Amino acid sequence: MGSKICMRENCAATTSSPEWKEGWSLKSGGLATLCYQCGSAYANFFFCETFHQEESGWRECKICGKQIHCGCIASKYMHDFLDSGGVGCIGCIRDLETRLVRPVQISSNDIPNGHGTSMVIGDENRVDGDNINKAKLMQLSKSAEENQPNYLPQPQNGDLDSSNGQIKQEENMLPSGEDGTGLLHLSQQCGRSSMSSKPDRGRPSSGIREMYESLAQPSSVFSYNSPLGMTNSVLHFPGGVVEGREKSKVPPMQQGQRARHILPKPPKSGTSTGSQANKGTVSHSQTRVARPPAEGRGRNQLLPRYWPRITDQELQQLSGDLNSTIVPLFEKVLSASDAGRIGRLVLPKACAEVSSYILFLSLLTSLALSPCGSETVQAYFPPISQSEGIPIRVQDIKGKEWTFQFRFWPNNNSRMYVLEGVTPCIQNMQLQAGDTVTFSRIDPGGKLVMGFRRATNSVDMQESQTCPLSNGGLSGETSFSGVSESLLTETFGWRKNETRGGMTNEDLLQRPMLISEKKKTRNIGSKSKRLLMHNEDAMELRITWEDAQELLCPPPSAKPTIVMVENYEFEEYDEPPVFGKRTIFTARASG
DNA sequence: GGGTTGCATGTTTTG
DNA sequence: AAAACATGCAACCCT
Repeated sequence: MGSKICMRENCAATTSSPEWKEGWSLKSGGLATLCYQCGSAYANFFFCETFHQEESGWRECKICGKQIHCGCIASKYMHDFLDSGGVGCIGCIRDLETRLVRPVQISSNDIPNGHGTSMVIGDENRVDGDNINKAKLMQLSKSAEENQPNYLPQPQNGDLDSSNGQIKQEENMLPSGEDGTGLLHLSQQCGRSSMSSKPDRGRPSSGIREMYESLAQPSSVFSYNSPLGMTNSVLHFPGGVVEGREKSKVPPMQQGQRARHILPKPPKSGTSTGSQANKGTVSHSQTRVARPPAEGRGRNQLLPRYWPRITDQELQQLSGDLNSTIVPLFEKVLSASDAGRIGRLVLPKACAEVSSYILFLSLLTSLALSPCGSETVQAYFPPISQSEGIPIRVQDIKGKEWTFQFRFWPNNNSRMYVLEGVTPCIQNMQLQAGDTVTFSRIDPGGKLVMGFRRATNSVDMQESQTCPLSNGGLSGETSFSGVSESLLTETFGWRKNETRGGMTNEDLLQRPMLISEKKKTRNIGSKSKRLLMHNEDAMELRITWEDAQELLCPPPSAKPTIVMVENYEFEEYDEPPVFGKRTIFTARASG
């Protein structure tokens, strides 16, 4: 470590770096050695923005408008030249090419005012123009230059509103390089767009970019208190066509990230959804992009729905404020049983287990298998061989430490991994089914980061719940409290004989409350339906304690006995209360 | 009697 | 079809 020198020009950090990272490929073979700071910027795709933002060589992707730095080794593989001139993000180019390769038609019935042509979507629901072919790709890039945005259906033409035209966000991010890292890298870079602080970069006046932008409004978004704004211009089309299966059935919040791609119900007046939209707390400029995990086996195998969706700016800010790097690992939408009273959070297998294939690869490449080494093939949790598993300690936003039992049990010929004892933590964070927990790691140190995001539709109601948590967080957390990617975890500091069950000292005090709440969180719904209550529906059922009290009226005839408890007056009735809403009497002027 | 644990089973998703 | 996952449920444990 001591003899290394950072290969970023003008950096040349030597022994000062706590950790060394790998950068770009060198002509001489191998990878560039970067100090921690530079390596982190490279790994998180803001190398150019960070280190030579003011240098010349920035150009605009003709397709998405993202600023690309063309004069730098770090961005060398991140752009390509268009036949018609100009440059494009590799991600954009590949994406368009991909759609040419896999067109599938859907009925024109699906597209009101579809001009008699069928919308062409990818076989995985990509939105495309009218039978785009290779020639049109050429035109496409031309049109971008000429600002003629008509090769892809516009929302107003194809009525490509929220009921049509969705693209799987993940698809755009899928790696297509041999090792799955090439495009992955590039796609993320593409998704970074205006992370650059230069405000007017990456803003093509019109053209294809507008089309994408017009389509890229999130169908369902998470709200962030954070005022941070950023643009991810990655080509995704949330809010559009729901994929075939989803068109006919829209299981609320059930299928992980998919739920977010599903067209939300029309906002009810006064509901959070509507107000959310009005507030614009999450705009296009804060589009959440699924990131393949930056490293580890998840990069190769983790299902896209578990890809963390922290925004670049959140990442950058977190990394900066904490003077460290946050490596998003995975996230999971809580199922009813995850959030239920059993206190078992089912972990995606790919996050918990190193497959034999990966092991094989790691052997081939002589990589050591290490529980938390950042440069190795790894699962996000330490390998366990005993069903009882091991306790792992987690620290939350308040510095509170939780201990979960990471364990598994046999399931068919496989294993099912769970974190046990999460109930106190979940309750502490006031999470419920449909909310998302995120796991990241903080480097250096390899600490796990566990955060959460609340589901969209209950944001308004939950804001009040969130505030105490957010505001009570670490000072560094406050500015991005709503980001919620913020449980800094003391990972893998497991202790063998620690009590299982995610209890902290504070929780021992809270325990009576937790126990009583357990009954409230009992799972509802039958197995056959497996419905997680849609948050919006749930809102209709949720009432505050005050609301509930309003519904309870003393029997009209009963007279209360006044009881003083700690200087508070309580009315005691012999009769049971009457259930009903308080009556409001009104009188007209006429009487 | 109620809670917990360990596993089984049904459903959904993926390839 | 296989794998992954959500949840049901019986056996056991605790109060």
